[in-house]
Amino acid sequence: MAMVAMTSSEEEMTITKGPWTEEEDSLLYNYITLHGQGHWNSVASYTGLKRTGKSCRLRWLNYLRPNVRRGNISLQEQLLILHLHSRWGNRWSKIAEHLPGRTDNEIKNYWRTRVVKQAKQLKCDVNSKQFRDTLRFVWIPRMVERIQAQASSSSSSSSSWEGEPQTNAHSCGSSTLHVNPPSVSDSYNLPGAATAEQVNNNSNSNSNSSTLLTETDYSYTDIVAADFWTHENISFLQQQLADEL
DNA sequence: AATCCCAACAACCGCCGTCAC
DNA sequence: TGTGACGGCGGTTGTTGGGAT
Repeated sequence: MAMVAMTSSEEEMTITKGPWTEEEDSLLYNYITLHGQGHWNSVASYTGLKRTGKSCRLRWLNYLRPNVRRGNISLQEQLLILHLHSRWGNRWSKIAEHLPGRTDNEIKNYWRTRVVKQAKQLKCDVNSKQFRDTLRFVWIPRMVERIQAQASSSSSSSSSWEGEPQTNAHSCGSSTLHVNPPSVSDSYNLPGAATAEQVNNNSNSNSNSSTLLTETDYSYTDIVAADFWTHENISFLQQQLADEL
């Protein structure tokens, strides 16, 4: 924790930076419990906290607020993040609205540490068509499969991923493969989360953006022809999906 | 055991929109 | 209408813990 002296001539108050202590958390929590959210700049003067209003707000929203979910992001949540990001881009707060208990900060961190990392390892830009296609045609269908497998039965652990033809460079290159990814609403049932239909209704401002999960028939022909689909990249994706997703 | 590296997460910073005056 | 305060958002950076060497 660092103390930063303000240059204000009126008050020689110092601003605390860095990680919050339990005592600070307690002060903030008790204040908001009594007075409610808002008026963040007055929190410091009421509580004696040497934090900025912004810092108090962030601490409350990302940590102290009730019902904040912490821990691993489930497959369903990952799928929803991928889907919503395809619609809205880096509008983390909007995406977070559809993941109850998750904060925009957490979703943003997830995207940067997982998804952007994958893009870097594949040596392509996270916003490139190639990478979007990767998400669209490989990651999401695979995640849907796994979610369905989880939901249907724990005993039926048959995964069609291993040796699946569409991820094999040799078979991909010579034939057209079609997959029919289920809709979002078919593939998961996240309590409190928006269905695909709700998402569509809420995203009328982005009607021309890509709609990952509403297409009914995907062809791999064009994709496998792209230079991006090197044997190394396909193998890498295969491994990543098998190991992590 | 020491150190290095990296992933994950927490927190800060700067910009922008809104609203009251 | 201009302006300043405030809150929200997204980008970025700092910290930390765990695994690898």
